[in-house]
Amino acid sequence: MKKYLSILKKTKLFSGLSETDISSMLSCLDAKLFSYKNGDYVFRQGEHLSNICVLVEGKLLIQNDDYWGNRTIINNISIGEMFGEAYVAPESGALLNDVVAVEDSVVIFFDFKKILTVCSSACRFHSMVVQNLFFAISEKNKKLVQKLGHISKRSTREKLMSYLSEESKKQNSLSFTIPFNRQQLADFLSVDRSAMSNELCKMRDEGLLVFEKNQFRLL
Amino acid sequence: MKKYLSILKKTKLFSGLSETDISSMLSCLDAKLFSYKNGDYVFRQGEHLSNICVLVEGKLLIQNDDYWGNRTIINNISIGEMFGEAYVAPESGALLNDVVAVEDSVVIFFDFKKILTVCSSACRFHSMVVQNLFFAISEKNKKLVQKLGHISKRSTREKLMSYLSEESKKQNSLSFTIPFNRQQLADFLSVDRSAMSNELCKMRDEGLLVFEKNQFRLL
DNA sequence: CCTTTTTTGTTGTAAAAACAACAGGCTTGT
DNA sequence: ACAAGCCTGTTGTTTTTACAACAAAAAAGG
Repeated sequence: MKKYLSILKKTKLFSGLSETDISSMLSCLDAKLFSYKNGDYVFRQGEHLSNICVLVEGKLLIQNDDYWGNRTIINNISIGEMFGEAYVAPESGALLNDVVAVEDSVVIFFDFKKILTVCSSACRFHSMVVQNLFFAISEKNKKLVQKLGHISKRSTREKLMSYLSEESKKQNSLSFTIPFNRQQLADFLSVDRSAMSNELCKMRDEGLLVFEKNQFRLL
Repeated sequence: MKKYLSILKKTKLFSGLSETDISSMLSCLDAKLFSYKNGDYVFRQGEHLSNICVLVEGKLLIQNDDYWGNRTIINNISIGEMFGEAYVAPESGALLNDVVAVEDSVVIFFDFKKILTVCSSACRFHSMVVQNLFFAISEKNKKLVQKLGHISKRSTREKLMSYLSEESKKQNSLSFTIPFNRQQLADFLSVDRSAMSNELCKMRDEGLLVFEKNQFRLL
């Protein structure tokens, strides 16, 4: 476990804590380490989770197979990322996706009850972890709501307007840089790249905005 | 504040606690009550939040105006619902939406720091609230991810397959009831009702499934 | 029981998006 | 400097969706 302290230190969960702090908390949080070979399932659809997990080595895929056999990649988890936190609530039911290792991987499990219930020995940094966890999940929440706001628009143009407006608000300026290239933006908005590129140029020609590469300005 | 104890008791935040328990915690959580007239803004775009809010009377709308003036209803908040919890993280930045009262409304604000930091006087039920808060937000998170999974599919048919598969998994049976009528389902999946209805019937004719009203069976 | 309203399915048309294929420009690495 | 590989824009075609309008069935209300 010691081996991965430097990685844990960089995670959102332990943000602001030193390696020594983290080390002293591991037992208090009932941390357990599991290894997986490339191709192994970390979790299977139908399982019930009661752990918050952090990937410290390798790479995972969260994927979903529907009844007719269509497979979708929901997300890929890189080193330092947390997962499973959305499934620990008792009413949350069984996991609906599979989590698969696509490289030899190592995951650390934390008992979420232990995290939430500040221990009687009152380890100093425990409440910090609670806050970190809360911030992380609430941040995720915010991002999801925003993305949903864009994607649920009917037309490509509306999706673009929604996204670009928001980016402009976030950066508090009509000129702003987006963190995507065209293909990534199209994927994010769930549209075809070329169609989106086309629409973007139409919007430019209509005088709604100007752009150059990933630098945009609303007019 | 007393007046609203019966409502607070039914919220997710205070689930499992009695009115007396809640009453004894209110000061510890630094609860504050605010009233709004129909049309008043509870929050405006650009503000920074540090409270978790619960609506105890009236009705609110979370709405978003983009740069070009298009207004979107993001959500409507009914009595007993919690909001604002996605914006309390320090890095979360300014609120990007407006929250408006569409009836005369009353909102109770809780200091999120007070919630997360279990008080030294160690009120017995505090850690229960922390857990409730965490469950509520993680549940929201889960729902958002799932919805996003459906909506981000390109075609109406794929959206339907994704949604129906999941509902089947959730209810652990190929026969299941959905909690929507056609219009609601179309809104949820962000497609046109008649087009969706059409697609649904095509799928039935192709032998993928059968349905009657909101009862479905996958084949 | 009858009327009214709501929900659902159906059809045709117009609009939009996906898709495919390609060209020019910009990067990167040798 | 050159070649190879990406990224972006552009165009034409095909497929899909939205939209509008309507009919039938079901539900609600008196």
